[in-house]
Amino acid sequence: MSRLSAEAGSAKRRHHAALFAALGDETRLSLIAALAAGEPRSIAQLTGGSRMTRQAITKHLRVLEGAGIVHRTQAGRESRFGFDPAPVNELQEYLSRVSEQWDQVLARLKVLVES
Amino acid sequence: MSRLSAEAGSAKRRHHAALFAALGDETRLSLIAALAAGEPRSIAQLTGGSRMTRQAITKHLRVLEGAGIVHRTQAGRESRFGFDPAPVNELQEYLSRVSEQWDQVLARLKVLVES
DNA sequence: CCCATCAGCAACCTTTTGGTTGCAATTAAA
DNA sequence: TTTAATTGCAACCAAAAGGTTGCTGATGGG
Repeated sequence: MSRLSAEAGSAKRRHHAALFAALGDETRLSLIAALAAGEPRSIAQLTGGSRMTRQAITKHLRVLEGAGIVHRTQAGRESRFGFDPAPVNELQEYLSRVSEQWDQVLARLKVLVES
Repeated sequence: MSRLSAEAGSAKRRHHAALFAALGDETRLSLIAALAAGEPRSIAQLTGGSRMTRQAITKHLRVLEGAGIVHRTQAGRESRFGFDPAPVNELQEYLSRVSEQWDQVLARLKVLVES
């Protein structure tokens, strides 16, 4: 592999790691669940029903926004957050590639054992 | 939803968050890539080719082991780590459920617009 | 037996993360 | 025009994460 494509691979891995990290928090997963289940919601709405502060929720939303999992739209005095499925699909494909890679390893192993 | 199943849902979400967090590191993703591509490897082998210390790699491997993504087997003086696909598949299913949920939202939205 | 290799443990350090409180600004509503 | 609601920003804090160094203990090969 050339140096350039190695670096590209590294950048992609860094990107995926960042996306996974964004999903690596219980509160953020619940926010995603709330937003993926319907229309955009304001920060106040998303804070309701949580024991956490509005600012804590805001920070989590910013993390999700930074990962591209969520986008904000200003509506008057409130900012509404909506779900964005692209990164989730990307990670899903990534995980399925890892699984496939592993399946191939098992298949090769099986051939070796049978021969 | 009953209190019990709500707690079960929360426990599941905590579990998924922990799994995602385990994947939320570039070094660990590269370790996974290495282990999912072949047979179990020792810590020394996995450290080779990295700029990091053996102990750093060891810590990462422990995190992956704690998440069940990797298992260790002692072989003489060296401990070998092997890939375990179950958690990866679990996360893949989780992400696909989120996607499906979103698709249904879009479908409902489409019906509303067309009517 | 002696030595090199592989690894575990503990202490320590720095940066990041998750969360809070307090205050100011803007917008909507009465 | 007051007043209440929604948010942003900054400072601050404790805990966790990522990494290093130093030392010790096994284990395998010559």
